[in-house]
Amino acid sequence: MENNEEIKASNFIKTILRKDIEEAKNDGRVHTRFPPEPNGYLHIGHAKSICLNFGIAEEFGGKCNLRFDDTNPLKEDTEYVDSIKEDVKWLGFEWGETEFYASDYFDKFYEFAVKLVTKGVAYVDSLTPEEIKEYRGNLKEPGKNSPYRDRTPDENLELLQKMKDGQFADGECVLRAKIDMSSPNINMRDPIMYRIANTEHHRTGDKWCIYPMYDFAHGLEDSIEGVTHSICTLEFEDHRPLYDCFLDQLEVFHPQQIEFARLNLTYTMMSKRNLLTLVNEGYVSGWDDPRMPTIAGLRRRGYTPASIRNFAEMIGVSKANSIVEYAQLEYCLREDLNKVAQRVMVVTDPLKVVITNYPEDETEMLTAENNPECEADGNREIPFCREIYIEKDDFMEDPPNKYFRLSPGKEMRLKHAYYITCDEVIKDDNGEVIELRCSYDPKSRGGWTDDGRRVKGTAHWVSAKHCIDAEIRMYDHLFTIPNPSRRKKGEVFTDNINPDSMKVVSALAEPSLASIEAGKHFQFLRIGYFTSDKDTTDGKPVFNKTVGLKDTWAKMKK
RNA sequence: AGGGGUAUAGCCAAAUUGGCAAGGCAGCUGGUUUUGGUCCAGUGUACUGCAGGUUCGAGUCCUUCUACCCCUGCCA
Repeated sequence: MENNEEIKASNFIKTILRKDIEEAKNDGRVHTRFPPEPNGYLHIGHAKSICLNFGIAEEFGGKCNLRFDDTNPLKEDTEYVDSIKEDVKWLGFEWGETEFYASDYFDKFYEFAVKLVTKGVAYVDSLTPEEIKEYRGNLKEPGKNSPYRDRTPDENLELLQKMKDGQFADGECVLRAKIDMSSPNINMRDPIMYRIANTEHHRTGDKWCIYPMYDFAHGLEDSIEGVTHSICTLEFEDHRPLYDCFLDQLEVFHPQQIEFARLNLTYTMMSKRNLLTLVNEGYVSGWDDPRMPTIAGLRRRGYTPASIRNFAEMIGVSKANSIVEYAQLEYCLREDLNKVAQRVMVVTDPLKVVITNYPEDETEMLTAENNPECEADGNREIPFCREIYIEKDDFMEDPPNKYFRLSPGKEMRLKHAYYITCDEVIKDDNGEVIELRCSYDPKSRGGWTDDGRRVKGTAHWVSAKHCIDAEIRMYDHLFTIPNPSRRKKGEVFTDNINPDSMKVVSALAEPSLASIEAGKHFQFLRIGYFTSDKDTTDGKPVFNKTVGLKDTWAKMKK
């Protein structure tokens, strides 16, 4: 609901924005962009950036461009641009009719490069990659000038043309900005603007064999699009002088780069490289494995766009490195799912209960509300009969204090059905409880009596005669330690992978779940939120455990 | 003396020009409840990284120090 004004948290970026608007900088325009490189799948960290950039545009009446920063054909692919578009759309953001591509500006970039060469502030360097590295110096020592640094503009122009024309092999030469080889900021030591890559680009084909580097291209992309505030992550702080430098020298519209801290989450890993390893080495089933922090993974797991957007709003934006507790994400998820998920009954670890005083062949239909949080969702009918299953956990032969489920001689409510009392416990040869004999109170139909009886415990159940099989995939964190990127010496990140991050359980579900489509959210009463997986077939639903319900009883037991 | 950043409760994070240190998550207590869910109410000694200084008054200004993060791709 957009009409009840949400109170949005303040952050340092909005403070800058408000000031800029007040001072009528850029005529008071606010224009941001989300600039993913199409070389991998988006994850929740990107979601933070998406929400930030699109959110700002929305809040300040501006625009946000979706721009693919596709300047490196070696790593990029259309597969990724498709998935990125899908994910942004799914999160609920719209970028208008135009999607932007850095590759659309390749001609302009080249013109700008020619201009800088003509000005004498860029040159073609013929050092080998190894030599360039050597000449760059290091953190302690300044670099030294390339012997090719003083080539004349005419000479450079000619060489640049040849680079463009494909007269050089990969790595034979590069175009560099002539800045300062002794700068304490290594990015300023004559950064490379263009490199040669005789590779097809997924959008420009074989038109180009030279491709611009991030530092040269990015500010220009922003400038060309009229972006006012170019929001990126902290590691680009050192690049800002360069960002400014190119724009100043070219005398073009000058957006402002602002850096914020990327998102880290406990028990997860965010680096694209490591995520790729998880996929390639089979630790997970793919980019959309429900345990992955990718948008695709979260979606399949059952996360909702609203939950992720709300999370992004809730955690705020700052420049301090931080690790957000996973519980905060889960809170947002439960908050949303509680409002929308239909309640159903599913037994994951069945214990048979025979209701001895219930007629042998009778089946009756009982009314169950679909969602107590939303009356409009209505009711459904569920079958009840003499034999049912309840959760093993809901019975204890020798219960501790404050256990108010079923135990010998005690009464418990079956949700939406009847009160039952446990009369007899049947065990197998190993002494394990395999069946309960109970009696029900016909007066308690619907799960209530008006005689003032206090029946505290309520359990979910399914009818033995009518229930269906369901596969449930129970998930846990992918890593066993809160900060898997900060591990002990000598360990690789895969050493901390949780071997029990997925357990497949076959469960018994109420018959209404017999034919459902994928991607539906449910609350399995008293267990948690579950979402039907794409592996679901007619008659055999497959569910992903999205997140458990808060369980204060489990906490008490500890 | 490389450079660039950041330090506010277990976690995240606000704080107009210096003016009693928000809020959320987690935790804990109660209440409501046909989900031990939801909901409601309550709940914190934060020496604002340390040490000094300026000031009637400092998280905000000044100085010293410490810890952590980022930078030596023809990646972004």
